[in-house]
Amino acid sequence: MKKLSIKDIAQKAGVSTATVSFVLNGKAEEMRISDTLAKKITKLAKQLGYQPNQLARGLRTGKTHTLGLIVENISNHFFGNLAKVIEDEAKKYNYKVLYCSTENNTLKAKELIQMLQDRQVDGYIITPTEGLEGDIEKLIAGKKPVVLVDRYFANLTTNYVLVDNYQAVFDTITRMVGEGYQQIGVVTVDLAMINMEQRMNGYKDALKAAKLPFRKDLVKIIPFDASREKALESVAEFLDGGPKKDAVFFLTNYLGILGLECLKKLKLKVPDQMAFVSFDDHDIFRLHTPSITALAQPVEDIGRTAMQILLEEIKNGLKNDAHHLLKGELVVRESAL
Amino acid sequence: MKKLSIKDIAQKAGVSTATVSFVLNGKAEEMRISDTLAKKITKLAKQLGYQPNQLARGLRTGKTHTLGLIVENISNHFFGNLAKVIEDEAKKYNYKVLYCSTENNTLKAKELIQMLQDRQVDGYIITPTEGLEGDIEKLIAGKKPVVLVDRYFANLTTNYVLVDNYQAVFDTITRMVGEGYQQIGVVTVDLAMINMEQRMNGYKDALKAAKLPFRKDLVKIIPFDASREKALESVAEFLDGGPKKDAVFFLTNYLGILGLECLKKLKLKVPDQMAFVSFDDHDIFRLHTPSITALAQPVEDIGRTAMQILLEEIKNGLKNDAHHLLKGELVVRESAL
DNA sequence: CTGAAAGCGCTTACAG
DNA sequence: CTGAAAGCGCTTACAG
Repeated sequence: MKKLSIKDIAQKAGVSTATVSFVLNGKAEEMRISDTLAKKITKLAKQLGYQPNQLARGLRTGKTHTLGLIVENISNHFFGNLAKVIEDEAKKYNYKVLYCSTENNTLKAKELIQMLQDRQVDGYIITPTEGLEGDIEKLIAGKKPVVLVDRYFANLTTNYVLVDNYQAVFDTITRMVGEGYQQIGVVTVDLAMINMEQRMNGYKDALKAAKLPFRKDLVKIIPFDASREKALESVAEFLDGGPKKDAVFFLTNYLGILGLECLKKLKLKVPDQMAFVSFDDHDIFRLHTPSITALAQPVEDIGRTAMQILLEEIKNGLKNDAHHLLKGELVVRESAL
Repeated sequence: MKKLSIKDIAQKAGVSTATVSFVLNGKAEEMRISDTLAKKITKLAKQLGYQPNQLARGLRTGKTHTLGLIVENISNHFFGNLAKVIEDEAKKYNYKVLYCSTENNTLKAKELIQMLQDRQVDGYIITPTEGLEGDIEKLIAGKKPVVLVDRYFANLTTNYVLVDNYQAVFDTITRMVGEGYQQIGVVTVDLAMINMEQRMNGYKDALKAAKLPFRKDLVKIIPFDASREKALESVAEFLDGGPKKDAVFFLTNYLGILGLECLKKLKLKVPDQMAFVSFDDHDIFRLHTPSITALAQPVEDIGRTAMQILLEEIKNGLKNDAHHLLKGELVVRESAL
């Protein structure tokens, strides 16, 4: 079962390895290799089940046909779906994907980038963490195509593609105010990433546009590294006590789900006592009773667009000027609006 | 920004590349290289930020420190979690993971194995599809460590680790019968994979043990490739019409979720009109109203065990005799028991 | 039309 | 104690 190499094929065909390589890489014509010979070699290779060693090829050409995808957590619903889209898209163009999860840990993210570099991936799709600017700059300086997804750095010239967080939240809040909600609470996480900031800004600006005051006591910030129990407790406390709220907006996926758990515990009636909206859609929101109004991200579109940019740059060199803010979709269900 | 190689380090240190390689691979002592020199080289490498090219190393040593993980679908809850566990575990031992999804398509699975082979991965964790026996045999014949997860082939000598499907279902059904349920319906998928067969056998044997008849009209089989709408319709029809059922057991994750959607549409009262149990646990089941009794798989344990076996074989050679059937855990909630 | 040879960046017997 | 050299499996100028 020894893996056979180009040498074996060459020997059996009675030609040099160079000739075999040319034929197998579709350069037979270019190299003016006789048709008969080319056919013979192709047939032989197929017969013997020859498969080129990608490591050797990569070493020689500097191209590995492998992409690196760094997400926050592959087991998270949003990122799992994103990964799937990217995998499918990559497959179409004959690329493979190396995934990894940062868990929003900068150190881990740095290590992952290093690892992907060592493995010579041809391009990167990265969900950055705080403090990753330098590493990303270096990648770009090294002429490696990079596309950031889900978030980006305002002070860094990079490609990025994500949902238009600001507009999505702005529109939703505006609509809620239009429906008569006056005290809209918001639950968010303490990550200093631009996507969360923009969601928060969307909230603030929508209030301002509606001439409603921005009240700090209507904002609950949960630490990203809080334990599940601790986070649950904080959210429950916020929903149950504090100033009166006629609606709550959860600025991210997992907090919304946490919110649902609290509802159950507190026996809060949604939407009668309080309307409920979450960023990111999820099967849970659709199937919950009452079903939950959610701001869905265009995952497919994000993944596909990111891949397009990446492949384009791999082919034609870096540009770093692709900035895509894709439209979110408000899915109205029973819990609000 | 040219990547620097071992040659550059050697030059700057005024030694041969061999010496550098020895030092950097911790063989300084073994090769009796002077402590002073070793330290100098280590320091220099660190200073210059040298990172070995893994492609070259892989080509030379035949080891890539990369593992291949083939799952059904990375965006599926169970497999996403499994992937995360395996990623974390791999990281501990300094391995990277190449994931891919088969979507239960044999042709795709074959291609994926080929791709992973071309990339010279050191070992495989595979969720097999029907008809993959030959490919897996070849891998093993080629001395590559392979661990099957979630399912296996009865007629193939391989390592495998999965939940004890038979026992889990047998125990659950037995318990349900004990609680007085007499007409327990079951919804399953038409995949001829051993895991599904064993779940079905658990159901049949539990009925037999309880001296209840096995009735074909209490079994609904949904084609794996049915569209979402079609599947929904079939399940709804089964829940709503047909013979009277006092309980329904969904033999897999995604069918259980489909079942929940039907409940909503049909306005069925669970558990009053019908008890509801699903294989695989999920946030949805926990948060649903009523909350859903589910048979949870020990995902962490499955992932960890698979990795242990794989690493062991990578280190000490193939054995192919690890057979692990891990215990499932019945999580009793409001919908049944 | 085709072959001999260099080289990608490593590791590892072998020789001294 | 350390270096020169071969070789992993490819691709690609170069020469004829």
